[in-house]
Amino acid sequence: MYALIDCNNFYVSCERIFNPTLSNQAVVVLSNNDGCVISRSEEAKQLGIPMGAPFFQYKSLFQKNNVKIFSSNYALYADISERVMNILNKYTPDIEVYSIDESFLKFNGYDDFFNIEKIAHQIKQEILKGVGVPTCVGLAPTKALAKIANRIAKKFPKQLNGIYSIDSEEKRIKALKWIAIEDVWGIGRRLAARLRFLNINNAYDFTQLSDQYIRKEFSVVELRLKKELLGESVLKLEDIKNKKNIATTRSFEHDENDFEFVKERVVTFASSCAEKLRKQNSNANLISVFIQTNPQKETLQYRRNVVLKLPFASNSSITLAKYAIKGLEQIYKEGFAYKRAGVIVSGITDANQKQLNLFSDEDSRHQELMKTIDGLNRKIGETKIKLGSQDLERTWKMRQEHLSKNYTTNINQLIEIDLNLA
DNA sequence: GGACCTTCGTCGCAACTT
DNA sequence: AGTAAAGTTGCGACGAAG
Repeated sequence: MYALIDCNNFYVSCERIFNPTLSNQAVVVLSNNDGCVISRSEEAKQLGIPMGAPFFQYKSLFQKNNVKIFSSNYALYADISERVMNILNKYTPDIEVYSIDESFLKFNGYDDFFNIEKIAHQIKQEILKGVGVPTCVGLAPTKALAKIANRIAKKFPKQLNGIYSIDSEEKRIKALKWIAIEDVWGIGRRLAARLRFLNINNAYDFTQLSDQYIRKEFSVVELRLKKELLGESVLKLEDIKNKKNIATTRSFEHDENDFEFVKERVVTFASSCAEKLRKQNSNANLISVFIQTNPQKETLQYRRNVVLKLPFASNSSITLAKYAIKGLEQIYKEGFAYKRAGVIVSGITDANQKQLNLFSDEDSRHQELMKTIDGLNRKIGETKIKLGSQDLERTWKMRQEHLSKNYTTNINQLIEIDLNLA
């Protein structure tokens, strides 16, 4: 049996931990560059603020309703997430951390929903008391059904106390008929539109389609989904694996038509990818660079990406930066105003089993240098040691007008308690 | 030797997720 | 002035090899 534990509007809940006056208030957290809304408190949802709402379009609504606004503070959220996952780990080793705010747990051997609901309740309590984040739990025989159960738990907090089990045929059918097709895990915008056109409006309708039809008109993914929805578990827990791609991509604060600016960004992105590679002890064999103009604007559009094969597997910031620049030079065109760029590394291999290349290899001093740089940056707590071509003042330039403090990860920003309150 | 078929790896892209 | 970032997977096209 699977449990899906999901933190309620996670980023907002993280902000609320350190600022209790935010409870019962409409709160939103914005994406990088303060671009759009990526987390909303229940009260904010009630105001009709959709997920992904562009900040500038909703600014007046926020003002009118006194919505509390935060720039995203990923260091804080990652730290809180780790604390939540540590608690989950105490309950079972069979756990899949699915995203920053949700995990699948598998309870083997017993299908006693009554007991597992009690455990789920305990987990919820411990996370709420220990970390300060509210969660919801969905219980079901398959992962896809656990997703739906979780959604039901979230939707009816008063009646269900944040826990719902799909533990009988009646409840399974009822749940499938309840959930709209576009809200089913794995059904995105495109598929939903096609299915709606076929008058498939909920998960139950979907399960009435024949296997052959689904396989022919859609794909193996949808066939697997049908089985999951019928209660046959085909999706298993996945282990924590090293990433197969690593990306660092950002929008710029303004449109940019200066090659040197874009180049500096690309070097920084490449160096950040290298850092992530070193963290998981991997090398990359391929590096891809992309640039694009602002697709929201009606100016002349240009977007390109290029993939370069590295002569040897590497995780050196210097090497990756060098090839990133090479790639950028191939695709950069004068006369366009660029809004976004990124570096993605792939073809990832284990750093310990580096293949010797007969013709070219990296300067062996890179390894030591990177180790030193990582060590220093770790000590400082943020990336301060950079390559010569990077902009040292760059951290200033992302728009983050509503940033909260790093309460848990930076010693200088610990929360202060006023002892004179009483 | 050439035509044909199959298999396999790679690449670009689309679609999906949070 | 302004609309996120990061990741996985599947699939079709294509070319090399057998």
